[in-house]
Amino acid sequence: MIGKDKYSTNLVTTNWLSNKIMAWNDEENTRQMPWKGEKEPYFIWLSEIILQQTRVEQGLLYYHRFIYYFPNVRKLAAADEKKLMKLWEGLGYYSRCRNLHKAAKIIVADYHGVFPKSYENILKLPGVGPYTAAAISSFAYNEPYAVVDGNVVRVLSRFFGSYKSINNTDGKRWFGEVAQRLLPKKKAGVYNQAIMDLGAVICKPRKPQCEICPLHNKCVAFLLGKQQEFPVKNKRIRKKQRWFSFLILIRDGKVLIQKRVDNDIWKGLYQFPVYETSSFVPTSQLNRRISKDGLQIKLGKVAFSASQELTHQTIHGRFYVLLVTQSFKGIEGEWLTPRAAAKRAFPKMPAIFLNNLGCVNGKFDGSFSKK
DNA sequence: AAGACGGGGTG
DNA sequence: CACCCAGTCTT
Repeated sequence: MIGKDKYSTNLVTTNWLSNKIMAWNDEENTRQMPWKGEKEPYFIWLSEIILQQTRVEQGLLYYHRFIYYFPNVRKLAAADEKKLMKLWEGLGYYSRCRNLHKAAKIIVADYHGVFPKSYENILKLPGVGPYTAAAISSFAYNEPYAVVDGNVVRVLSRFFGSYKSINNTDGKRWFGEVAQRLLPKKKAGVYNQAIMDLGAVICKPRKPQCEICPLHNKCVAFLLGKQQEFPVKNKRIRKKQRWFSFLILIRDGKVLIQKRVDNDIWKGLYQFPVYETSSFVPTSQLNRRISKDGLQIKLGKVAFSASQELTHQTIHGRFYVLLVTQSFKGIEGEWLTPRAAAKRAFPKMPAIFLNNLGCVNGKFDGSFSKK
């Protein structure tokens, strides 16, 4: 069976697998989450967006925060974008937050504030892809759409011993079709939840608990002892290295910040004016570039260095602090007091710097000391 | 079809 | 350090 393109996910196997999963769910699945059994599509939607590529434990606090501040879609649509971003700060993948806001406005404008009912319309919302649309449709309305997330492809790839890659078009189509065929149509919501729970609790990426897995009698990977070979994912890309030199400009106790607007990392968040270079260059070289930009400032010592590991890149950061005079101008941005700056959302590294930037009587004084 | 997009946890 | 996480969007 292994290595071939065609698998007999015949009806017998289909019923066997879903029956086993449903029985396990009824008798042994103790996994609890606040949104489990939730029928209100708005809450389901929030939880699903927050949980995209995010561990349940990490998203939990944010979920509670969002339902507290935005108990319904109209509140969310009416939210101030800066406040929204601040609430999302630290969670990553910030396009999720921007799209959440966009979608909320669409629901208010096009659907009178009532969450759309059909899979097709749900799928049209920005930030909602096949997984999220299936999750909302099945959880809220018990519509027969199979969810295919990281848990599901792990369970299925191991069970069928499928070497189909989970990150190319062919593999995605294969897992999608198999998942859909396995779905008990009349119990879509409960089953979808259950197979994901199984993947999260039993069929884990490392150290799967095969001994207590309800599927082990027919699981190809388990029977062959090859659990670690699944799922197959092809070529991960090399990590990019980037070097950012941040300029912390203090004028009359206020710091200059800018919004990141390009289609790049941290879009929508705030930062300090930054020079990106292909490696860390001597301060003198940076000063020449600054001078070429027509700015009347000269950098001194680096106040703070840090790096941050992201999934696809490593950011090396340096922070320079400069006290400038009242007349300083030449860089676009907003001058903010410590209090105002704290209300904006920053990426992790600049946020750490900002949180340790000294201030006296509600004004930045240009000092820095890492607490 | 292939990259880009965050941050945290795990082995 | 590499991989993974209730994926989606852009190029």
